[in-house]
Amino acid sequence: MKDKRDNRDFFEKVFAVVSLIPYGKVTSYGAIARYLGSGSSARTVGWAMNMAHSLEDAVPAHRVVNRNGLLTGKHHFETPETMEKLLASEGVVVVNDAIQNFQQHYWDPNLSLVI
DNA sequence: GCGTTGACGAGGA
DNA sequence: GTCCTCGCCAACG
Repeated sequence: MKDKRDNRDFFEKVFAVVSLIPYGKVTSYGAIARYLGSGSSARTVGWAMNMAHSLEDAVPAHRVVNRNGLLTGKHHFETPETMEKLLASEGVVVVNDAIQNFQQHYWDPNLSLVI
């Protein structure tokens, strides 16, 4: 059913899911990977975000953090404070690069979306 | 074509 | 609870 192009689908899906993250919500790389059916390929999700810089699509990567709620990828933004600033703008409290009440802002595509 | 790296996660000790 | 190891997929040298 699916050809080798399936691999590329993974990338496109990542951007799609990230773009679907509601305002003021965050999710984890693993959650996205799991939603795509890869589960353990969380690293590839991060890699996709890296490629997102090359794309002109507005990918709210600042809403994607690791499972610890740490802004691990903030350094990949224009400035390290961009990510924190954007999250703060959306009502997400970030202290020491860590999201406070992470679970409260956590948004799981598997629970909110339907495949 | 091979080896290493990378914005991660889960499991085992 | 922490620390270490493996897996996963794509890009880069």
